[in-house]
Amino acid sequence: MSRKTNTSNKRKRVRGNLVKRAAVLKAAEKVFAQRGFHEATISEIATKAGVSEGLIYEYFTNKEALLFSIPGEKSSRFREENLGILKYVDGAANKLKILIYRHLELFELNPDYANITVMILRNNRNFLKTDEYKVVRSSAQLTIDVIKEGIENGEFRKGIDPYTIRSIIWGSIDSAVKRKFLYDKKFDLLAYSESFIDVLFNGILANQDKPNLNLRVIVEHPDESEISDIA
Amino acid sequence: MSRKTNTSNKRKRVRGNLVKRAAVLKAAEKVFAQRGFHEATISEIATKAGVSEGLIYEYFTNKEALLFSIPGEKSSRFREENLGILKYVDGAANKLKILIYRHLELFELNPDYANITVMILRNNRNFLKTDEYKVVRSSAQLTIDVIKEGIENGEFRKGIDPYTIRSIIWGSIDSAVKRKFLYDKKFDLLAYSESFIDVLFNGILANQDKPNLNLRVIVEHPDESEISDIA
Amino acid sequence: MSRKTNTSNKRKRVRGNLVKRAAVLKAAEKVFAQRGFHEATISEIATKAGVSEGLIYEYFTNKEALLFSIPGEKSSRFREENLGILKYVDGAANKLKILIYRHLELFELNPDYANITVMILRNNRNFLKTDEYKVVRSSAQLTIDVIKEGIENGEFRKGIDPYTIRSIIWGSIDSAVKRKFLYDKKFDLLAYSESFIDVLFNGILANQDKPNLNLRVIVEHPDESEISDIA
Amino acid sequence: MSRKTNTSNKRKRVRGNLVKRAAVLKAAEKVFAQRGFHEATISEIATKAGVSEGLIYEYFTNKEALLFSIPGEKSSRFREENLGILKYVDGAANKLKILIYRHLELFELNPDYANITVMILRNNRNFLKTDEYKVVRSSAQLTIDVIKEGIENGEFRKGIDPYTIRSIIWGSIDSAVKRKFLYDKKFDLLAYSESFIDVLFNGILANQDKPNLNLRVIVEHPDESEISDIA
DNA sequence: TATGAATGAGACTTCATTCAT
DNA sequence: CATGAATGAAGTCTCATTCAT
Repeated sequence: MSRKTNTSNKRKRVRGNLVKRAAVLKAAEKVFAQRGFHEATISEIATKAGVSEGLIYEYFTNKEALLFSIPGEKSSRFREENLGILKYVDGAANKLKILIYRHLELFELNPDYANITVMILRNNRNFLKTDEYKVVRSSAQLTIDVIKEGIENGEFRKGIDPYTIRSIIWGSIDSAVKRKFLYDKKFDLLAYSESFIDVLFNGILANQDKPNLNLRVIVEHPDESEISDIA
Repeated sequence: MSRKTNTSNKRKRVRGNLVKRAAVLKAAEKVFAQRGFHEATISEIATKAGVSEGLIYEYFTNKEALLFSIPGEKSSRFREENLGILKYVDGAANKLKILIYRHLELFELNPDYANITVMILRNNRNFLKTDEYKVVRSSAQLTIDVIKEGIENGEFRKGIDPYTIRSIIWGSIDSAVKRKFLYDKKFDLLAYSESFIDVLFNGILANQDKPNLNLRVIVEHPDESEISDIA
Repeated sequence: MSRKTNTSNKRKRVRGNLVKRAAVLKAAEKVFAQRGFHEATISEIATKAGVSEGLIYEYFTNKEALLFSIPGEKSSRFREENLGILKYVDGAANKLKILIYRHLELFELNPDYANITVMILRNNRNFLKTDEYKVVRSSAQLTIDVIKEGIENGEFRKGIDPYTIRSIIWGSIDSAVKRKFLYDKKFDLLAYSESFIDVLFNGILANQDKPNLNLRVIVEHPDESEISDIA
Repeated sequence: MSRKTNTSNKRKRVRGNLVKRAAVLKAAEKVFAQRGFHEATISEIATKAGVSEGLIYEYFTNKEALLFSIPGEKSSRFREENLGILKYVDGAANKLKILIYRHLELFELNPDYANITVMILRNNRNFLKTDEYKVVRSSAQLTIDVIKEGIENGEFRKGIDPYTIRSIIWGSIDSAVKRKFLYDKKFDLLAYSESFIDVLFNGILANQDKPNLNLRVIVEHPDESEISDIA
């Protein structure tokens, strides 16, 4: 960061030319996604935005602040839409499926946004201190709430830890996105959502052991430890 | 100029002082983990290794090559040990559990290595071209093989996609590791492995949709907690 | 790393402050001439130009490009002036004399330029790929054309090879310039031009084979010293 | 030069393994010719010579001293052979032709030597302070002596300046050699010698103007300056 | 004698950031 | 509001030269 001492007594133009500000953000999104944070240059962003380098610093404190501003309203709009949708959905399982689907859809529809989120922001400690990050937090909280709801109403198993679940969900999604970008794969995130949801909801173990289990339990009085091994 | 054009006249210490080379790698691991790739400086690595900056370039082509050399034998030893262990394990489920556990244990025991792997290498396209990466690939292949084995022998459900599973496993682990580093959490990866394996194997859904199970409950009066363990 | 990989995101001041650009070129000319290419440092050039090191790279891609930019308009102006002058000169011999004289005069009047041209650029393969070099080529072609003209109109001997002649001319001039710089001689290039032209035009052999000349000497009793002056 | 302070209290191994010393020189000749002085590395020379880098500094003070040692006995042997040959040759013209031919032959037969001499040493002021350079000087003196001899015995024209002649000869040869190396031309230096000698000896002017000159002088008492213009 | 590991000075180059206009 | 020229800190990397072994 700070090549020069960042005196930080900025004005942070609140009004200003909103159009140009948006152009800068759009250009930045493209360039950061294409090059990564360190490889991206303000110069290229300025050129692509049709704006001078200096002007960028009227709108954003520095390069990192510009990066952090990219998720912006996209994130919060995403969250609000989710809230709106969930109101009309019954059942935690359905809600969770929708959240997952929406998440993947968001990334599928906004590849640059996905790239920046997953490849850059997700590795940046400073982002955690940001206001932008709060939106992410609340989106995450939403997921937690849904999971808890499912546990409480019996849709989901009692023992599971909501935070583990969320970590799995987000981690898996990130992993899929990363694969898509690193390998330049024409990876269909939406298609992925189905098989992912299937595994998340049902696990990978085959069910044939469940009827057997009944039998076995009845006839053989199986040793408990064996069972837990299988599980 | 001539600093750049580097047709062929390199030196590249072939044998050299293995001790110092190791010291450099160790220092690099620490510094890269602490600062990230771009924020780390050769100067700091050299100082920490008790070595001149120049010497680093006797052992490693450049900063990135140094980074890529860090996983080194740790990765391949890890993989070989896994192979050795799996030979004595029966059942794909058991094997997969072990792989997951070992993976998390590796990261728990080697936080710097984990940091570099998850936070840096996982985002670097150039790493994919590396020989080091081949080891990662083969470790990944091992996981795929085990999953396929489980599907074939009926332990795992027929419909699941091995690659989806692996993506979930690695993504979830990465996600956990990331949380640990980003939030400076004293996050116990090993503890996490249990709840993660539970979800991965059994899913999150409660068993109301599995009539067989109900039957069993009726007949045997099984303890609920046990069921949730199994499911 | 990223310092090297320089895919496309350059800035390269197109217009910029022409005054400073010129100052850099002037300083570079002095420093390169004084120290040679490798011994010259950007730092010294920047200081002498009253400019920061960084700014130099706004105007010139790198050190070598800066070097190659020095001949610049001096070379092309020189060539154009030559073309202008030659239009008013009759006879290939006269034209060739003028070209030689002008060449030496150019070097006499611009010692740093001469130094760089003869001592540095003339040994640099990369310079041959330059646009600047094209000007040199066309100046060289001009010489060839004049020589050919002289052969065709009978002023010059039939058998001579224009390229040999040009090679002699340029080589001799370079050699003289080199002597001047290597020995720090107050060598008068213009004075040299006379004796060089004499030899080039008349050769070194005495005129025993040219009876006519003898005749002149006999009839007019010319003062010996005068003759040698003329010759 | 001097990367490190050159304490210069060397032993300069006079005896030592002459074979290895020669191997170093041979390798240096190749590498310097191929890469140029600054682009050549001691490391590559050492490798090519089958010797350690350190050993090179037992034989030669530093990189530049190594460079300066390359001409070595080749130059002095060349000069001595010339002396031997000239003894059996009558006439300064013949002698000069032989010197020119021999010079070009030397370069034709020893391209690396030629390259180093013309492209590197000829631009290096420090070389002038060398003992090796004295051999060059005396070779040059030989040429001067022959030219003077020719002037005195009437073979060459009275007015010509021996130093101008020598400058032309050496400059032209250098120019031819340079062309050969810069353009990678399969330039036949020996063939060049013929046309060069022709021009040097006979000049380029056609002879028809000589009778005219006589006439004009006799009849018109021409103004001296005009004559010199023509000549 | 010979090695080659180690040094370290220093060169080039990049680019975020500022500020005069 | 806007520009973009200018800065300068900082970083990577090279390689001649030394010296302990």
